[in-house]
Amino acid sequence: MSDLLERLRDRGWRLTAQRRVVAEVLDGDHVHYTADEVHARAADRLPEIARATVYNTLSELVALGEVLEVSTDGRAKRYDPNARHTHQHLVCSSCGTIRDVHPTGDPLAALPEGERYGFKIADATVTYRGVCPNCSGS
Amino acid sequence: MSDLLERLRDRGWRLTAQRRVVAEVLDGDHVHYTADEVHARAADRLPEIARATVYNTLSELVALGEVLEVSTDGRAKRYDPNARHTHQHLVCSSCGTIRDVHPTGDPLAALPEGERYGFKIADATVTYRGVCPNCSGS
DNA sequence: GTCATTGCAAATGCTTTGCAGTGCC
DNA sequence: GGCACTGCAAAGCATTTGCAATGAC
Repeated sequence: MSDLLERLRDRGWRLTAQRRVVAEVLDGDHVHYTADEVHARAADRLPEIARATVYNTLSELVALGEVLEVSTDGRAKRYDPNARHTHQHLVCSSCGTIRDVHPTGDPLAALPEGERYGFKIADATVTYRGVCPNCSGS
Repeated sequence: MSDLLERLRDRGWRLTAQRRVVAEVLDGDHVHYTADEVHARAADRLPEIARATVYNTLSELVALGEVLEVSTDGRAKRYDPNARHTHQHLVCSSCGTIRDVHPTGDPLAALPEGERYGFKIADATVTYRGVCPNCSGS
């Protein structure tokens, strides 16, 4: 069993077929699928899985901190299985694909004290936007 | 007439009452409203304005580069009237409010060549997330 | 007068919810 | 066997679109 499923079971999850499949889809590739893509891939292995179940499961994974929710445009959110290592995102403005990247330095350090307005700042995310080789080639 | 309206007229815009009102709402405060909030504030001055017109006008302003579209969560996009000066955002994870901030340094410089994967990178945005004084106080 | 722009309402895309039934622990 | 979890379908937001009427130029 994968580390992910093991951690989930340790937290008292009922290990149903649909949750296993959703976790496997995310755990497999290190890609950033939309909820719909996760559902499609899950349905390959478990045809009767409901879209709502995928949404529920994804939200739970996010709440547990196992998966990150990424919303780059105003369209569908994408889910990032790589929540355990901090990283940033490079997104294609044409097709929406997301790659993980690792910039140097800590973005939090770049925000002066005088610009924090009393916020309790928890984290900083950096999004690089550009056109991927696939889209710029055509 | 505001600078914004002037620029728009220079670009061949038909200056209708509804466009004027939308531009004024954005130009007035330096807040980041959702489309719906813009509509509500526009309707105060021009009750018959349609939601669709607000959406259309906002999209045009974005296309012209006069206004920035900001999508921090998966919910409604917010519109940033301060497109003319580069800045980053500090968002409250509780209420969604956005403040403009100005970190030091250029985030683009922090991304090593080896991590660009052939993308033609256009820009980088930094989002700081935390809890605002208003929300943490209660 | 022309044609861009508006208003309305219906359609769309993504996500959430209510509820009866199922099956994990 | 209890109750968390699922499936289905319907509801809910945010946004877009089609089309006839309007009004800025």
